[in-house]
Amino acid sequence: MKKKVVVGMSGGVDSSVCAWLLKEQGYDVTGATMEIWQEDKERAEAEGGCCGLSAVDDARRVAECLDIPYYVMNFRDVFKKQVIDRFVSDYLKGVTPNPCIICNRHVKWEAFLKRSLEIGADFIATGHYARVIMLPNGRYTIRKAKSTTKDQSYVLYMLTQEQLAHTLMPVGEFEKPDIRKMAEEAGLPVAHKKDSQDICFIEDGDYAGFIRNETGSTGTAGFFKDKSGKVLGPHSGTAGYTIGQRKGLDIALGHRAYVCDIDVASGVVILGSNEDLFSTEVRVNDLNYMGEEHFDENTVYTAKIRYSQANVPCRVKYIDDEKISLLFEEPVRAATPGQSAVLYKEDWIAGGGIIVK
RNA sequence: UGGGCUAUCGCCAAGCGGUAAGGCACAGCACUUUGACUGCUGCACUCGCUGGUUCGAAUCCAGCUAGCCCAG
Repeated sequence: MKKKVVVGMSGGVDSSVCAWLLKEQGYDVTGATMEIWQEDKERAEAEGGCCGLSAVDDARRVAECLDIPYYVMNFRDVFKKQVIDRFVSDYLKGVTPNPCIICNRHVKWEAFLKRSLEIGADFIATGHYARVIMLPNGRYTIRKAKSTTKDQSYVLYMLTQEQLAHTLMPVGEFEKPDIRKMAEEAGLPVAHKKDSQDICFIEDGDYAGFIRNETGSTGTAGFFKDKSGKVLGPHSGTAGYTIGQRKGLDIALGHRAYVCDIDVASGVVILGSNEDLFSTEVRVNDLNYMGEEHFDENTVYTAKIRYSQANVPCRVKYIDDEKISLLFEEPVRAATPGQSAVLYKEDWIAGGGIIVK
């Protein structure tokens, strides 16, 4: 009896090839597209986002091409509640969320996995550049993709053992060019589709505008100040900023200025130099253990503090059972509350959590 | 109202008679399944206004206007 897998198809190249690969490997493949944010009426142009507008049309064409069953699953409610609402409220609280991580956890690996299991699937699969493996200790974990430049393991660190037991990610074994080549050879209609990027539900990239539309606010209005407390000028609301940010401050100080701190209560945004952003200790909570059941304080891990940042060596120090402190040998730049810190051992994820300070 | 100083891109700021540096900001692109960072490109046919001197002025002269400082 073939194992049944439901592939989350975004309409992009990666998830399309994912479905093709699994079919080649002998699985009973079903395709499904998660509708999460777009309005039914909108649908035409636009491409941005992993789950954009043309998603359903393209995914359906690929499914037909592969001759597999195809469904559209509606997860708008859960997406709105878990991802968008939290995204907005986090920004208003002065922290910088990573919605992709939240979406993976609550939408793709809870709602989508649950529904897939309900229709008889053994696994779900996605086109992520990462690999699911089982370690000698019997635990599942995510291993970095073969392609170091496309690796997406970072956004998957919070998956549970149970979820990983039902997950396949065949794309992680290949380089991007290989994926495109396979798409071409398989005759998939999306072989040359542009890669998706940026937050899918904010098409124009105007975060502040999106938050204002959702809540009528862009955070506390107030002033930019330097470390000594000197007022540098007014800003448009604390929700418009993240630690380490330089672009968009719209204030000319004669030298490059970066956001060093955000105080929602007072509306003060502290600006400083790039050097002011480095620290050697980062507090992390909301822990999720993946390859290990518990971190070892005597082991040197490598941590990734922000997407698209290099891994840096560090040690773990427990503050209590639910909070840890990462101690870096070399200072790391712009540790930002709300972002995730992911700990790796070799090339697999030991665990991770949310940065609080 | 007398005396002095200053007026150059959104901000700061070079220039001192030879045909407008630079920094910041901003925009676009690249990179990127988070607005981080970073890189590349662009950004005053014009120098408060009006005249004058000169082959030629943002640079010299005069007047005007505005702002600042000192005196009242």
